[in-house]
Amino acid sequence: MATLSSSFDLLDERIRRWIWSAGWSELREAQERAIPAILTADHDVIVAAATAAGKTEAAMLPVLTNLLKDDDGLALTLYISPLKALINDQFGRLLPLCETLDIPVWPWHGDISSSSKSRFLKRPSGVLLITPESLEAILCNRGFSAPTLFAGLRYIVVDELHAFIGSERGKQLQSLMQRVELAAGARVARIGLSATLGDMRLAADFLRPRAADGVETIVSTSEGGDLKLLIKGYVVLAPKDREADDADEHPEAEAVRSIAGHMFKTLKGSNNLVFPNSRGKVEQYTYELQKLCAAEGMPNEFWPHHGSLSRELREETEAALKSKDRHATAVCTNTLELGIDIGAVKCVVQVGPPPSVASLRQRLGRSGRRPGESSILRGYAIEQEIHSESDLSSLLREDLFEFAAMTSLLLEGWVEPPRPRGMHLSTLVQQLLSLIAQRGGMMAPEAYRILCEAGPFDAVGKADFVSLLSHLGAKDILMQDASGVLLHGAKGAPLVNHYTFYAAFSAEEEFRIISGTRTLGSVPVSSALSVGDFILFAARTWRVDEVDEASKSIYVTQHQAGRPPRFSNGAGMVHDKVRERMKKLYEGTDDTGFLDPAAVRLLAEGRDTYRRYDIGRRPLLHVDGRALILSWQGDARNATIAMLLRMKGFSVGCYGAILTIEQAGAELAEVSKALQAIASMPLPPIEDLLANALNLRQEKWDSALPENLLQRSFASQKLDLAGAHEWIKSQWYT
DNA sequence: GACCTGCTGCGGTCTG
Repeated sequence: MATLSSSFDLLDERIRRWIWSAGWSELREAQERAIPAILTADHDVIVAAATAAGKTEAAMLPVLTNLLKDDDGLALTLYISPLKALINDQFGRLLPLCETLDIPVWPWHGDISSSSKSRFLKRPSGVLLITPESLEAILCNRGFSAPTLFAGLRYIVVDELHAFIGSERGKQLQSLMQRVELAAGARVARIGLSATLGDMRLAADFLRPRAADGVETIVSTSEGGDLKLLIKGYVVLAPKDREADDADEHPEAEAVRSIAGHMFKTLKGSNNLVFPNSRGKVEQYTYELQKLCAAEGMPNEFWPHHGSLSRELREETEAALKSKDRHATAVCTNTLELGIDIGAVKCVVQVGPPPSVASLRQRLGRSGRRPGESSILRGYAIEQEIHSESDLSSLLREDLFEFAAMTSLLLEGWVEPPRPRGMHLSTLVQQLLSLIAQRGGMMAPEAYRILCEAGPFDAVGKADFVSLLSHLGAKDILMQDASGVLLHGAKGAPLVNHYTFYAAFSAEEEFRIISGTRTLGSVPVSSALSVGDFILFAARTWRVDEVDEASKSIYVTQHQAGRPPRFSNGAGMVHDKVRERMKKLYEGTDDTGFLDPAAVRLLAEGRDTYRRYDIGRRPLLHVDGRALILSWQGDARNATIAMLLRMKGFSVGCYGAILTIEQAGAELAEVSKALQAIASMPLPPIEDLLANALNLRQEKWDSALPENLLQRSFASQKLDLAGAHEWIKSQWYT
């Protein structure tokens, strides 16, 4: 094996033999560099590559080599994954190798039998593949044995690190790593497997807060083949222009049909992924594409995949993608964005602008993964036919510009950096309750030290922590015994002792949709279906026959028509840099090189509107009797500008790039005066800014927070006060 | 007009 390198020689002899028998001719570049870095287990490492290829092996081959050096066979590695499906995948891949090495591998999540779990607990060694929620449960319920369980811990490997950063689950994960290390009584090497992010320093700071300098970052430079890219422009009739002659037909049905027709021609006979950005659209496109297959008398090639479909139906789609003897295209939401293995995909289709550049990049990484193949992205930019009542957003062709801006940033290699600061008080409440369960009680100063001073909640000061504790005490969630030990209160104990406690994020209650004996999936309670409704679900149309409130079940039978149910849920936020790039595109003259002729026409129309309204020079303008603000700042800043104006008595709507002053006839002079006043005053305190704001309680334990901490936690995660103020000053400071 | 993810322990009964 002459081509194998010095890194190869560092691996255990049994692993080298396994690699040899698997027929690998060489190690990939990321593996070469990761092996010596990880082998010593004396520092943290991030392995970053755009595609999943070889990342797991890059981490696990040196990890296993290290475990084999252990004489008493008690060494342990934690592998933490965001998805159960990924754990099952990895288990299947690791098992054959680990069996030859006599290293036990333990999958551990909600679907794993308790007998397998108790076998691990008897002899906690080898590789434990686990979700953050299951790890939370272990610490919470087996706190006293945690030091024994983790005594042999050598590594904590976090897969899909980027998927955790910035979210409630990410904060929880950071806290869990800290608590596991404390239980083990030693600093443990943390290994992060990540997509390449623009600023890897932020990922390093996430993996080891306050000591990012010690994290070695290995970014794969061999990013594979080239990228083929085309965005097609599509002009469709505005829904209001259509004859409303078919009550069962969903709005935009015609647009979906015409785009589905084009997709069908370009995608049939190959494997592809289509991302239309919402579950409702997944249903519509899959339905139309399946009808086209049937009309041609060919077997179906189009399958739906989203989070509300039952596990069984999603697995059917995954099996179709993996199958070697037929072609399959999945129409999906970001359920197929993360790393479960779905085989080779020829082309990725993005319908409408993606939620973020990072997401577009991740989606694109799903195609062209075979050597010599290029990644192919086909985009559809959909705009409405202009009519007398078209709004400014349509006239500006806003979606096309957003799509083009994100694409051009992608081509430059830029992706949104994660938003790492933020108080995350909801998750702090969970971690505090869980830590108390783990230790059977806890003194307040120690809890503060573990979670905030030495832990991940370092944006929370001592005074805030104390006021949080006293509020939790007043709400009977916490209590203090005579010696000052913190314990669960009358309201806190049942919270912690329920299985829903372990997840850091909240989820809406749902109804199951059942046809005969088969569960098709679920819809949120808020979407309230009633008997006689016609729905489109799992790419078929149904009539609702019965709604059983008690068992939260909706019974359906096949019907000829229907429209998708409403799945309300928030989406991501557009970054400042994307809006900045949109502005640049409006002011530019070139065709970008990735737009088809129809899209180039839309580009020209948007630029024409931009010039006609003189938007480049005037961020504040009057259109059809309404005052509008176009700041070209991201959603966090726009939301903050809106809040600041609301303080001055305006009611402001925030849709995409455009802020709308809702008061009909509001004079520009009035708005301008208010903005001038904001520019010349210091930033108002958050309690004033959010005094009248509703719906701030969005995260799981927000209801346990006192008002002022809730407001500050919300602002730290969702607003950009300094940035918004800077922008207003740059325009209105005199 | 709008994504995704996850979940214990215990006591009961039945089967090999």
